Amino acid sequence: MPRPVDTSSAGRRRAPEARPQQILDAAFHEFGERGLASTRLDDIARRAGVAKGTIYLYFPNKEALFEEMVRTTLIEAITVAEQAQSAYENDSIESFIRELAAWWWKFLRTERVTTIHRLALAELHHFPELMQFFADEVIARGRRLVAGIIACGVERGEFRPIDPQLAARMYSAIWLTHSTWAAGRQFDPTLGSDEQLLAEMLDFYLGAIKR
Amino acid sequence: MPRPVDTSSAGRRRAPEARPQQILDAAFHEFGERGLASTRLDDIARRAGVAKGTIYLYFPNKEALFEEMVRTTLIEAITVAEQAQSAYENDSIESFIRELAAWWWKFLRTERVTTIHRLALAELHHFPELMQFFADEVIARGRRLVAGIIACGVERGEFRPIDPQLAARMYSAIWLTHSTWAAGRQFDPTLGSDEQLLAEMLDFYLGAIKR
Amino acid sequence: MPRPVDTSSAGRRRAPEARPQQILDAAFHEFGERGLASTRLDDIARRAGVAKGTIYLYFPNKEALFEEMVRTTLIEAITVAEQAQSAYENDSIESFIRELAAWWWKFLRTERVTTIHRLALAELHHFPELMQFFADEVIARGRRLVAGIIACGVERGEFRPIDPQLAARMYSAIWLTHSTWAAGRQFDPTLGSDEQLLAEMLDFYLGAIKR
Amino acid sequence: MPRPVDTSSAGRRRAPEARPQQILDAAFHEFGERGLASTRLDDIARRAGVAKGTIYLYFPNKEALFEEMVRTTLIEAITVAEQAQSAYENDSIESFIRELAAWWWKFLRTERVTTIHRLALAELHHFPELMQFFADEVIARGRRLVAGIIACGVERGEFRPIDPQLAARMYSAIWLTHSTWAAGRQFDPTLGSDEQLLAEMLDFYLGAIKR
DNA sequence: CATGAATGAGAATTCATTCAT
DNA sequence: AATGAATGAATTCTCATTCAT
Repeated sequence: MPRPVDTSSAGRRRAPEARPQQILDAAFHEFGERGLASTRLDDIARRAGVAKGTIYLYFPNKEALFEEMVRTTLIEAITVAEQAQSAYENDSIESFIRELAAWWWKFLRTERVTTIHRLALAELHHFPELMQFFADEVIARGRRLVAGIIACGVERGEFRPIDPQLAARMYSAIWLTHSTWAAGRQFDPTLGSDEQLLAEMLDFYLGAIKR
Repeated sequence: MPRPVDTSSAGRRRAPEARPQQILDAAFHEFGERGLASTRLDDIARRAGVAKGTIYLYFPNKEALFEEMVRTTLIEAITVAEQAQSAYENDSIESFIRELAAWWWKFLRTERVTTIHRLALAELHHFPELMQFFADEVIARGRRLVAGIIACGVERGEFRPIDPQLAARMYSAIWLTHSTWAAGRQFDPTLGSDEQLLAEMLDFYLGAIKR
Repeated sequence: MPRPVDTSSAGRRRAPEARPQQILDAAFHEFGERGLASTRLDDIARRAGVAKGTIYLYFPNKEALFEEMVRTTLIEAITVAEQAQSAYENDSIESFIRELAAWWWKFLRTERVTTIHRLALAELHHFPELMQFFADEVIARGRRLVAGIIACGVERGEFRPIDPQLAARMYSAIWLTHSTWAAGRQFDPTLGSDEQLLAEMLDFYLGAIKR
Repeated sequence: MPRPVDTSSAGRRRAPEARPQQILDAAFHEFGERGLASTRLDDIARRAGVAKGTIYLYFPNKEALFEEMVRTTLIEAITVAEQAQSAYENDSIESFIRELAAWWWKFLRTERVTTIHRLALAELHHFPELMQFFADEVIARGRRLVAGIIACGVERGEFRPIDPQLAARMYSAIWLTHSTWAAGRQFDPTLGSDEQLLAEMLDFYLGAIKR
């Protein structure tokens, strides 16, 4: 039986309702830095400023913590996608795509998304439902959004008669990969700035689908 | 003429010079299945048909084993790239790109490469020199090869005046991403067969660069 | 006239003076099911319908709770013994022993006593004063009672001149062991019903001491 | 990944085939002293003079260790019973019972058996198959042996026509309980020496079954 | 009185690494 | 060269106990 401990310092009960988020934030940081397997709960606890046991009050185990962390971030991604969709204005399709692409690119280059992207690539593999969730709610949804826009452009005669699904896939492929590369710029000095990359991608992509 | 050696069975003490490769093969299998952290040296030893201690005769530790495993696979990738380059024939550039793309796509869809790709995405992060090696010897080199071909096509007037480096990057982005997706087809049932995907990629890509 | 209080439901804040008993009852149930070490205070609290901290208002720690629980049950045992003693009537000694034995047997087969017996055997070891208390106030006292009766029977010439202390010990040995066995009847299908067992014990025991 | 450790001292590989028994002996001691739940594997390892991990080379977990320990002791008990049976000589039944009882009593008063007896009473509960094993191979078997002897005595007219099974049960009850009590003599100073107790039990028991 | 969130010492279990044989 | 028994640091998860509210 554990012996009583002096816990008089370190004020307890600071904003208890913030605890889960506090822990998730810490987890985000640590997982992002070391990956799932090498991150110790101790580290997360220390960074969150809580005791190790506290984590278990809110998450049944390490993996659940990871899952929740990913889930909330993915949900943020969906939210952004939806806002982008609803911001749709009646302009030329090309200019809309440019706008959307810029938005999306900025989002992808966010630290949080960079982290989650790497984690997802690395570990989502071991979490089939999360993977499915990601595939359905983020990838498919985003693709549907882009496909809708492309279809519209094709209809209007702005773009050549390309399969919108295919075009959407190419869009994802280009943007996602460049995001990864941009995150590891140190390893590839030939890469231009984020703005340049965006311009290049837009150029290439629009060139491929415009009439 | 040297006789081929049977390394398939866990034959003891036969062909001692094959030991390292035997171990690497086993490591490949196990790492590919469980990732770096969750793979136990015991498993690798068992699969390689050697004792755990034997691994340490050839590799100083688990990570070195992983590094070596990745390194040899990457070198295989380079070799393939070089063969592709040397297979260069005096045909139309488009047809050469089609040929190269098919070759490359087939290689990417190889189990070994699928595995290494996933591992690389997941863990290369922790091995900066490996990452650099990968960036320099595989990515850059492959890109140079493609860029050279594109430049040639531009020169000949087959392609529009696009930056060859950029075009090469797009090429990689599209092929690599599709390879990842194709490996997780279960999560995205809208994806066509490998052949269809290849055709679609070629269509899109050539459409973007052809005059 | 005081109104009875409903403590069956987990009613909050009602009948605060019943709190300790409420907790002890819960402890009884949980300790009986899982033993001392594997019972979590959380479980006891939940079953008692109080918060975990509340337990500490009444008991300084888990072991004290266990002690108190055992103590009260043992005291109940003493009380029963005393009632038996005071119920002493001027009949034949044999018939009195039969009556007492039946009473005692019924008490031993009680769930509460079965539980306490198992717990005592298992853990009393670690609580020397409890063990002493048990030895003095239950075993010795019960033995004295039986010895007195036997002595009386010997005096009257009903029984053969046996050492009353010894006879009392044999009495305890037989009844206690059979109680344990009866509690684990599943493991010994040759055992008869409780009534049969009682009859057999009485037969054997009286046969051993009667003239 | 754990760091390498200096293990140059503390000679490894001392009599490797003795390891399991060495560990079991240590487990015996520690479990006997503290019970299953409160015994730490660390303690067992320390007492066995091996590292904690070594235990896991031979036993999958703590409970398996306990089981094996109990099992081997119970098997020892069976062996003793069998030897007793085979030592059966053609003398008077009473003298044989006296001999057997003495033997059995000595065995029961053994430290190893005292320990196992307490443990069994305390924890066997949580190990149904062990309990069944105990019931079948020790209790039932011993009982059968005794019952056979009693039956023989009844046949010969040495004993009164008592049910041999019942008599065997009473025999067990008396001997086992007295063994427990003798082990806790400190709590009951009225108890005589082991020899006295044996004589008393024999007296009482034979008095109950003799003609 | 009562609560229950927070604590952190512990304990079981794992596994990379060593080294006597 | 090869073995595999042995090691023990490291890590996850548990739960008795405390204390601010």
